[in-house]
Amino acid sequence: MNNVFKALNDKTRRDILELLKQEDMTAGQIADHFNFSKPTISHHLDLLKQAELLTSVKKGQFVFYSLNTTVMDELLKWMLQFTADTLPLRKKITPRYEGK
Amino acid sequence: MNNVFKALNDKTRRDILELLKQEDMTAGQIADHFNFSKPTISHHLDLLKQAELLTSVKKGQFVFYSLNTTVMDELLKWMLQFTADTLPLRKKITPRYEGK
DNA sequence: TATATATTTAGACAACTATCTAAATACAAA
DNA sequence: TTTGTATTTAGATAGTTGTCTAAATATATA
Repeated sequence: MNNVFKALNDKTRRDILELLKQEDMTAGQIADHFNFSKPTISHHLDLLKQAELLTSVKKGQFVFYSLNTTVMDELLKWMLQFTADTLPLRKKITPRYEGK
Repeated sequence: MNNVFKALNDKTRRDILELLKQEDMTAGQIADHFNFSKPTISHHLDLLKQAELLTSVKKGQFVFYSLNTTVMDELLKWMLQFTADTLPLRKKITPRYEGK
């Protein structure tokens, strides 16, 4: 789970995820959308894979990357515990302070 | 939005959020739950505030921190675009490769 | 006022991150 | 086999981050 937050903590990587929403792409096609070197994009793809936000399949010379939605589903679950609908159950113990 | 991902990219800060799910707490009470110095926790609280994941109110010598759920709601919206229910609409263009 | 408590600010430092270029690897095609 | 294309690995570097201690600030109390 740590890896997921780490992977998402970078605008370029989040942009890569948005790109792949549309369609699967090769590493090269992805790199062409950014003004970074290919090794840099390759590194970002690696971090996204470590977080299991992407999967990859090698086909000939090309490596195709695809979104993996299952991790996002987990993240969603984590996040739901903090939403307005879930939280009002908690004790609100901020003391009534009779300020000076 | 960048600040939100940054704030969440640290286990201690995520733990602080979970703590505050139960009840509002002072900076000192929060710090007592961790094996870090108070300045360190103060810094984490600051980052969480910058991301608007927390609000704080000073009462006398004490500073009370509370969860702010509205940002989580936004994050949720961002995340929803990547969930299984939303995504199957996309083109799946991974070519059928007749492997060697 | 003097002292104690709660919290933050400042400054330092080791560890981590994003980026680059150059080189290596893997595969395809001539 | 030689050449070209796609991608990753290695190594370097500047910038960022998490942590600490010491000091500063703000408030409460004796």
